[in-house]
Amino acid sequence: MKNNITMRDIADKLGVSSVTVSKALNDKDGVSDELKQKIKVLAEEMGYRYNALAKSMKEGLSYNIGVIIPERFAGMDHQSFYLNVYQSITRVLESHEYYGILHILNSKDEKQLQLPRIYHEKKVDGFIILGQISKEYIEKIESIELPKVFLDFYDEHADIDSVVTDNFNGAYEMTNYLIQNGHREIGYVGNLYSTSSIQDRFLGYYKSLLEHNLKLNETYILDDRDEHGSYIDIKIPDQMPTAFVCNCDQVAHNLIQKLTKLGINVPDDCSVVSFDNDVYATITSPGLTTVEVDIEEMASHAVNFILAKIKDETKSFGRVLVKGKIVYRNSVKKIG
Amino acid sequence: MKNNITMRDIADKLGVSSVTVSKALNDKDGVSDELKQKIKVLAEEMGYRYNALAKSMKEGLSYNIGVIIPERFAGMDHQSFYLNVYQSITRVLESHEYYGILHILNSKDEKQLQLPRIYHEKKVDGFIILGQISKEYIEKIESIELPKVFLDFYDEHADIDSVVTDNFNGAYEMTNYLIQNGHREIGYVGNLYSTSSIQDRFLGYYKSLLEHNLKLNETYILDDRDEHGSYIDIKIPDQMPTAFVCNCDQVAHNLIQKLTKLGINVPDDCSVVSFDNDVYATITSPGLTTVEVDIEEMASHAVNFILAKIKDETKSFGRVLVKGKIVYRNSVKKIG
DNA sequence: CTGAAAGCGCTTACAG
DNA sequence: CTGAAAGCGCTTACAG
Repeated sequence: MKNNITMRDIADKLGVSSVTVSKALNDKDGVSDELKQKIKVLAEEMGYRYNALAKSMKEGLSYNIGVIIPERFAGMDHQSFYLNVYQSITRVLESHEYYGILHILNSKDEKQLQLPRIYHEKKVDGFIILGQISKEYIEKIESIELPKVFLDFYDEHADIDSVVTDNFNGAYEMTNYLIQNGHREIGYVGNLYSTSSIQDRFLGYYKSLLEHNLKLNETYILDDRDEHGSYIDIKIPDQMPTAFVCNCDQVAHNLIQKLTKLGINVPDDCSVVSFDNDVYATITSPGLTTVEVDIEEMASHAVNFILAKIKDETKSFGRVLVKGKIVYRNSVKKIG
Repeated sequence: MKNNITMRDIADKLGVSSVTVSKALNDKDGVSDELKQKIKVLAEEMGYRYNALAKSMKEGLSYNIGVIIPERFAGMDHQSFYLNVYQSITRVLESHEYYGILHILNSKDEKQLQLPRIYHEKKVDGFIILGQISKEYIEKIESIELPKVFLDFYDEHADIDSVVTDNFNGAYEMTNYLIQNGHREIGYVGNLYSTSSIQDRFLGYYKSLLEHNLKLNETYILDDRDEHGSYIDIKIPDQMPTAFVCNCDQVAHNLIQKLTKLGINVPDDCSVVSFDNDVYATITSPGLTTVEVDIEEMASHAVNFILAKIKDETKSFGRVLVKGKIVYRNSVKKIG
């Protein structure tokens, strides 16, 4: 490091103390405006760069937040939805003079309950966990003393702060919309034993059926993935409903491809709605009517929570739901 | 910070000095094996966590690398190809006890030549710039004294280290492949004035034509995007070639959708090959024969270069090409 | 308004 | 093999 100008260098040139330089550069009281101005100008001239590390040392804060994404959510398979969320997170963090350090949690570490090195090296002041992790890993994470926030999933334990989309309500409104369009035989696509968001979306769908006095027909509930989360070939029932609620856009895409192959046209023969409004929503033909997850809002909540918890560790927010927004396209047909 | 155990705390409990603890924990010479063992056990017991910040301060290194992605490459539009690269980068960095800090460079900052705050705060020891930035911003980046590596693009200035896919060779081999399959009328899709990778791929395609004594037909060169990089409606020529080389999978996808609408079947009426092997390669029907960019290899090079330059600032690598690999699917038909 | 002193938690010579 | 001293670059009381 050659170009290493410190506050002391500036102080020496001006014949003042480094304390005064510190105050001036941080716009704190205790320096005359005149001197402050002089110092700022000289700092600029000398190409001074603030050393955030020193402040960190003093305060015991790294000003970094670790963002943990399980590797199965970070790959191509999931359309990097989570990477887009990560991007929003870093943007919000930056506006608070914080930075994100991404940690992809690989399956081996998850199984062996290995915490990321950024934890062991005190490189971060807290963790945002983005995407469902195993029960055991949740417990491991809980055991550490740093603030943490779960994003896009939650655990039955009430004492962990989490930010999730309002899956229940979104699916409920989606199903209502189908019913408004005359549909009475409505199926659901998603493995109910896979993730909590699939479950919640299912329950929202179910509530809408109940409210409208419609029977839940079990042959209309289709599996979309196996227990490891890998997508499987969707089995189309002999007896078809007039519409499907899919748990996500990618699955809707898979479903529509499958239906098309069987000569079933969407939306003419069968309507389809889904969740996420990711690339699959527009890539699919017809475009999908879907619930858009409010990524910005979720990221913003998660960041605000974690920063509040760093400042005051007694703060607690519980489970916070972020409402989605229906985006209308052409995958639903009015019938009846 | 309550649970703040330091080396000194361990030292005090054992009646030794913190120097000895430091040596023991870092497996350095100068401590008896016996004592070293004792120290390690106690550290574990006390829940000691190493403070990387202190080391950073001492050495003047943050052990972070800034990864700059222009925002236009980070959004949905580009299918987060770069976010996947970022993921590989962080993985390689972690294996070197380094961490990545992602900075999405927004268009305003790029225009105003605003350097990221992580630079001004000495939060990073170097930069990997991922994705083409403006000439002016390149100059700005060049002016800073930290090591930097350009990834997936390069500049005419020879003195900047960069890692890029071998676009020229990939397109050349792809076109050869089409010719082997009997094609003689081959088009190219991509705005030649947009990015250097589109240009290089075009030139590889052109070289293959030249080598096989095939004429370059200008009406077969189709624009895919405007000067801002936004995709445009592709204009299909009246006189069609029998095959197209597309500059990327997404554009191939757009092209195929367009052709399909016009009743032109791929690959029966027209073959298509492309670049990237991203989601669009498998989402498109038929699956695309395409060149896969070796993300791992590129990330690994970029990281190794930047770390080498941090250790020894005189190190220089120039422009390094990483070969891609053809993935064969069903978008090419043998003819003639 | 200005500054001397102490400290954040390590590591690097150097001395014993 | 072990440790006292100094220093990395700031900031926070506190004194003048």
